Parts: sequence; structure tokens; C-alpha cells
Amino acid sequence: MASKERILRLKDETRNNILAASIDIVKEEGWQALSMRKIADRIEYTAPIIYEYFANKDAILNELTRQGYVKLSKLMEKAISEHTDPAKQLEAMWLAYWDFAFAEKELYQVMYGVEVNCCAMQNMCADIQLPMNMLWDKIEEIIPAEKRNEKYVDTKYYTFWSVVHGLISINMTRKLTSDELNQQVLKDAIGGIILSMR
Amino acid sequence: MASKERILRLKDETRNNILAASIDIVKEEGWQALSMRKIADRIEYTAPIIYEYFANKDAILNELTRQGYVKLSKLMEKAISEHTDPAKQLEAMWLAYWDFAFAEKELYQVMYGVEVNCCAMQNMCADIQLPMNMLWDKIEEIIPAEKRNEKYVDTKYYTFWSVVHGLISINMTRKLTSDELNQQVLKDAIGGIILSMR
DNA sequence: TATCTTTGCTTAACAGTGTTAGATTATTTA
DNA sequence: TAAATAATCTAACACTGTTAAGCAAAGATA
Repeated sequence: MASKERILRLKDETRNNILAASIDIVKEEGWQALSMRKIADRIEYTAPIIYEYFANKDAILNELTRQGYVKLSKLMEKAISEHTDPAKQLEAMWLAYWDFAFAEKELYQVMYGVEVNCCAMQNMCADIQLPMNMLWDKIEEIIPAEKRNEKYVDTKYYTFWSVVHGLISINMTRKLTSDELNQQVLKDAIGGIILSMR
Repeated sequence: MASKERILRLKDETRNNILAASIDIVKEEGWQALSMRKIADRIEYTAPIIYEYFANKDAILNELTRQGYVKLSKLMEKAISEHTDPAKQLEAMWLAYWDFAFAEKELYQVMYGVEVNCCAMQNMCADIQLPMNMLWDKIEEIIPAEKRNEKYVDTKYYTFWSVVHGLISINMTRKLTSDELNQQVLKDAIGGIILSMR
């Protein structure tokens, strides 16, 4: 009767192998290269048996996403445990979040819907850089002459852009923020950064 | 000889039809539903003729991306023209950016690599909400009792998250920020928000 | 006008995708 | 050993992006 357990253990192993193969493929070739047949190749099975372990491809992504959040939670626990001051703890938690994003880039991508857009970022033409330049120049204009230098403008530019783009993409990928909250965050952040520049 | 021009005009029209059909499909069914054959159906041709106008599917996305940046630039010009104070102008520009993102949601998605992740956001399980809750609770802990209420914590939480996630995804989709700049933005923003809370 | 060439467009195909049904093999049970 | 069950594979379907070959109409040339 112990053989039942052995078999269950083997099944569990295969399930893990599927997940491990998936993340390996993604790390080597990117998300768009992940296919059921490629996963099957790695675990030395044919594609249909994957469906004995996961309902479909999305279910695999879902499980990887879940594991990503678990990993992130653990890193945050660790960050907390390394400090006593709550403010320091919070700072360490966000830095852990940052580090996680790049240490587990592929997981972060699927967790938060970040596409590595082969095409869009190319120096396709001037059009793409125009909005960025308009903002950059306006920021430069506002900064008092004595503080004004390229690095400072860059910092402010990316701070603005990060908070606005971040809030937009959070809104687009989940649907839990209220309009009122969005406006609050937006106005506060923009106003705050403008104040900090003068 | 004027017929040459007429024909060129017709070709240009077809090119525009391809782009218009593409964005229509995306608006109706999302980016993952966009296919060459579907585009061809809409413009009443077969798929291969699209390749007379665009090298491949990516080239269509690229052109839509470009047009997105042109639209965004115009909206920003308008924002500038409606104010005289530079700080007001800058604020209006970011608000124009925000409005554009939701008015032209599909364009924004392809311009900035935002995936509408059918799966990830579901209330799949507690694991997903854990990191968020940890951060939320820590923020609540830091805020002085007299200011502490749910709305305020929410605002600060989303401000933190937006700037960190925004900077991460900007880094992941383009490759132009330096490590030094990232750290500068990150530390400044986190430190700034923490200060603003107390 | 009759032939030749170019253009516009389609059909057919290739290699790949996720997914399912049916057949086949191997293992366990009686 | 025979029957029943489980594990696995083959084959297929309906898609995907993309390319090559072919056809039919239009234009140019003689």
C-alpha cells in the first residue's frame, strides 16, 4: 500500500518538473516561446500528459504566478526581520520588492503583466521620443537655475513617469482602485514632486 | 498619368484600413485576438496582401505604437497651450498622459507593454494578497494615530506601489536608465513618501 | 488588334500553436 | 494467466504567422 504514496510522490514530481521546465524555457527564450510541446520535450513526455496535471496553459502560468507571490512574501518577511524600526522595515520591504523584480524577472513579468516589447522600445523614430522630450524640457524649465543639471532633471523625470505609469498599469492589470483614490494619488504625487523641485 | 496618383491614394487607403481594422479588433477582443486573417477579413482581402503593406505583424504593432506617441504628443501640446505657468503646464501634461492612457487604452498597452493578464489578478488565493497586506499593514503602523484611516493608508500604499512598480516596468521594457539613476529615484521616492506620512 | 508583361490578388502550403479523442501499451488486480 | 485499470502516445482539429506558386485582369508593346 505504500506504493500508492510512491506513485503520488512521482506525480507530484512530474508536476514540479512541468513548472520547472516552464520557467527554464522562459528564462532561456522568453514568455512568447513557451509552448506545451516544448515543456513536454523537457520532461520527456508528450504534450497531452501535461493536461493530467494542469487544466491548460493558463493554469501553469497561474501556478507560477502564485509561487512568485509566495517567494516575494518570504523575501519581505526577511526584510522585516532584519530591522526593528518600522520605517526602516518598510523601506527594506520595498527594496526587497525591487530586488525580487530583477532577480526573478520572468516571475515578475507574469505576476504584474509586464511585456518585454521587442518592438516598441527601438529607436524607431523621433515620434517616440517627442513626448518624453516635451516633459523633460518642461521639468528643466521649472527647476531653479542653481539646482538645474542633467542628472537632477533625469531623476525628477523618472520619478514623475514612474508614479504615473505605475498607477496606470496597476489600474489596467487589476481592477481594484477607485477613481477617487487614483485622483488622490495622482494629484498628491505630481504636486509633491513639483514642490520638491523648487 | 493622374491614375498613378489615384492608385497610390488607394494603396494608402488600404494601408490605413489595415491599421484601422487592427485597432478595431483589439478594442473589441483584445490584443491576443488580433490575427492577420481577422484583419484580412475586415478589409475584405486575404491575409497575404497585408504583407504588401507591412513586413509582418510586428510592423503593424510598431506603426500603431508610433501613431500612439504622435497622438500623445498632440494632447500634451494642447495641455501646454491651456496654461501659462510652467508648473501648471507640467501638471496638465501628466494629466493629459493619464487621460490618454485610458481614452486610448489599447494604444497605451502596446506602447508601454502593459499586458491585461486575464489570469493573474483573479482572487486566486490568499497567497497573492499576502505581500500587499504586509506592506499595507506596515504603512498603517508608521502613520501617526491622528492621521491614520483606511483612505489615507490606501493613498500612501498606492503611491509607494506605483512609483516602485512603474520604475521596474520602465526598466524592463526599455533599457535606458542607469543603475545609479534607478537607485536615486527609488531612495528619493521611498524616503519622500515615508517623510510625508509622519 | 494580338501578344507580352506587369499588377493585384488568391489558393495552397509549411511549420508552429493549444487542446481533445481514440488507440495503444504497461501495470495492477482478481 | 485473464481481466481491468492506469499511463502514455498518436492523430487530429482549428487555429496562428508567413511564404511560394498560380491565376486573372489590366497595361504596355509590337
